[in-house]
Amino acid sequence: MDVASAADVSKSTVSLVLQGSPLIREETAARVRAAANRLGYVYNRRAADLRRQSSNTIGVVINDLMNPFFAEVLVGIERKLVEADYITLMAHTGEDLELQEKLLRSMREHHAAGIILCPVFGTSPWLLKEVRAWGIPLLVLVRSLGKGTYDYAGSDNERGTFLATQHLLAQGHRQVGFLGGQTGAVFDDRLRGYRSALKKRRVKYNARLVCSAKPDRQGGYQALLHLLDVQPRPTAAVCYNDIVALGALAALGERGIAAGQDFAIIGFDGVQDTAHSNPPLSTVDIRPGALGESAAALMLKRLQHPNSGQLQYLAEPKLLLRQSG
Amino acid sequence: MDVASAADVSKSTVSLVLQGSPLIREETAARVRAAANRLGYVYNRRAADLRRQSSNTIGVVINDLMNPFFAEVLVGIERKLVEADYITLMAHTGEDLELQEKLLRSMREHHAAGIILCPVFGTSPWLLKEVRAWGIPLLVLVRSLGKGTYDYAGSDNERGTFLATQHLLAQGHRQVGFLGGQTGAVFDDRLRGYRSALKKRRVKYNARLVCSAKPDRQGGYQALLHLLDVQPRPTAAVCYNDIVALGALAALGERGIAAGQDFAIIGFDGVQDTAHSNPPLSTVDIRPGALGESAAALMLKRLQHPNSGQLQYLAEPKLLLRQSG
DNA sequence: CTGAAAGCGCTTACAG
DNA sequence: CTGAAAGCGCTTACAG
Repeated sequence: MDVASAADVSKSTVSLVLQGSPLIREETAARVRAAANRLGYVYNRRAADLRRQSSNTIGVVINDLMNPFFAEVLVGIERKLVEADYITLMAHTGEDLELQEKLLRSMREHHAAGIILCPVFGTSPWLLKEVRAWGIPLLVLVRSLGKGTYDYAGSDNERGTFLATQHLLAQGHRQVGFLGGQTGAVFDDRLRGYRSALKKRRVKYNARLVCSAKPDRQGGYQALLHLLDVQPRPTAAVCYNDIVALGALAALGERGIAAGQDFAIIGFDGVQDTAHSNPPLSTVDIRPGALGESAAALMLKRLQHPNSGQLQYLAEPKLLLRQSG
Repeated sequence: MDVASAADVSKSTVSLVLQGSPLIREETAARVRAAANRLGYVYNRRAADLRRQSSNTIGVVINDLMNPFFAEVLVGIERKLVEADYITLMAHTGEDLELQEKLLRSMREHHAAGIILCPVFGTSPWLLKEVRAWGIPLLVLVRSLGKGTYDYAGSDNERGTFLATQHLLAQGHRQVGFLGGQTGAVFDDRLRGYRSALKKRRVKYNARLVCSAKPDRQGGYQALLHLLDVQPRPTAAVCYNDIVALGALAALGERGIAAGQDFAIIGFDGVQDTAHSNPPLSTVDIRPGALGESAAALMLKRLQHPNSGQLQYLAEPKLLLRQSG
C-alpha cells in the first residue's frame, strides 16, 4: 500500500481510516485520505473479501430473459441489491439443465454470498439441496420446486387465474379456454385456479379447452389457433402468461377477430408491454418489478439472519382490466 | 489447504495438479484429485485472481432492460462470455447518470476485467476516458459517444432507416413519418437515413412529419397519434425502434386503422416480439442476439490483445418485411 | 518431479 | 491513537 508510506503511517492505519474507524485521530485520517486521493488509490474489494471471508456479490440465475416478465423481475432485483451495496452476478440458462449446473458451480467458485434462482423446468429438487449444502443461501424465484423449505418469492398463481376466469364467466362467457404453458408447478397452479372458478360457477370443465403450448408468443399464437377449432367455438381465454396472451392477440388479429369485442383475452404477469399492445391487454397483475425487489429484500434478510425460518413473498394478484377482456 | 495434507503433498503440488500441470507425476496427481473430491474441495477463484492479478469477470452496464432489444443483446453477451469461461457482472442504469457512475466505480472495485457499456443518454465522453484511464478495457454498446477511439459494437443506423424509408417510398407512400426517439447519435443517424432516402426520391423533407418521443411503447403510441393530426394525413411511418413501432401499432388499433393496409409501419431492431405482434411488424433487423455475441467476442479479443487498434462491429441491417408494412 | 518461501492487498487481534 | 505481525487461499519463481 503506497498510501501508507505517502501518508507516513502503517498499512493498518490506512485500513482503519478507509473503514471510517473512529480510532484514528482526525488529523492523521485527513492526511491518509489526502494521500489516497492524490495517488488515485482504489480499494481492492476482493482482497478485503478474501481476508474477511465475506462477499457482497449475489448470483442471479434466470431461465428466460426473453420473457419481459423476467427482465422486469431482474431489474427489480438488481435495483434493490445495488441499493444495499451488493452487486449482481447474472447468468442466463435458457432452460438448459446442464448449463444451469455449470452456472451454479461457477457462482460458487466466485463466492456469491447468495443465489437467487429461477430454476429451469425439470430441475431436480436435489440440485437445490446441493446448493444449500454448499452453505450458500438460496432463494427460489417464481417456479417453486417440490415442497422444500427454501426461501421463495413468487405469486399466488391459483388465485390469479381464478380471478381472471371468474371475471370472464361473470361477463357471460361459457366457453373459456386456457392457453399456453405445459409443465411445472406454476402451470398446475394456474390451471387449478381456472378450474376452480369454473367449478364455482358450475361450468363444466372441458379438457379440449386447455391448449398447452410453450409459454411464449409463438406458443400463444398457436394455442389460440387450436382453440378456435373447438366446437362450439370458445369466446374467451385466460392465458398462462402475458406473452402467451400477446401471441394470442396476434392470432386473433390474423383471423380478423376483434379482441375484446368478439373474443376476450386475459393475460398473467402485468408486464409493461401489455399497456400498449393492440389492443391493450387485460391481465392478472403481479407487479414483476416489485416481485424482484421483494426477492432481493428477502435474500438480504436471509444474509442477515442465516438461521431464521423460511422466508417467503407471495405477490397478491390484481385483475387489471383493459381493452382485451 | 487441507487437501495438501490429506494427499500428503505440499500446497504447491496441489495447485499444480488443479491447474492440470504436466509437471506432476500422474500417480501423485490422482492421489491429490481423490483427496480433493473426498474433501469436497472448492477452488477459490478470488484468491487465485488476487494472487495472479487477473479476473474473469466482465461488467455489463445496460441502460434499459425493459426494452427487449437490450434483453436480447444482454443474453447474447452473457452466452458468449460463459462460453469463454467468463462471468457477467450485470448492472442496470435506467438512464440515471449518477447511478451509472456509481455502478462503473463499483465494477472497478470488483476488478472487472473489462466493461461493456451502453451509456445513458447525456453521458459525457469524459467518463469513458476516465474508465479507460483506470486501465480497464471498455467496449461501448449501441450508443456511440463522440468520436472517441473506443471499441464499439452497434449497427449501421443510417443505412437501416434508409432501407426502411426507401421501401415505403417505393410502395408509393409520399407522406412518411418518423416516429420516436429524441436525442443522441443513434437518433441522429436514423433520422439521417430517413432523410437521405427522401432526398434520393426527391420527396421534400417535412419537419412536421418527424414526431419525437421517448423511445418506448408509450412514446410510440403518442407519436403516432400526433402524426395522425398532420395534414395531408401521412400513410406510413418508420420508427426509431421496435418498441416505438409496437406502441404505434397500438395507437393505430385504437383508431381503427388497419396497420399494413391503411397505414404502413416499419420498426427497427428485429426484436423477437415483432414476429407475433398484431399485426406482425416489418422491421429493420440488426439481430440483437448476434450483436450481443459480437460485442462479447470483441471484448474477449481486446483482453487478448490490449494494444491492438480499435475494435468494431457494425451490424448490417436487413429489411424484414411482414404484415405491417 | 516436488517442496519451502514469498507475496497478491487487504483486515484484525495484539501490543504498546 | 498507531504499528508489527499473522493470515485469507491461492500461484510462482526458486531450489533441490
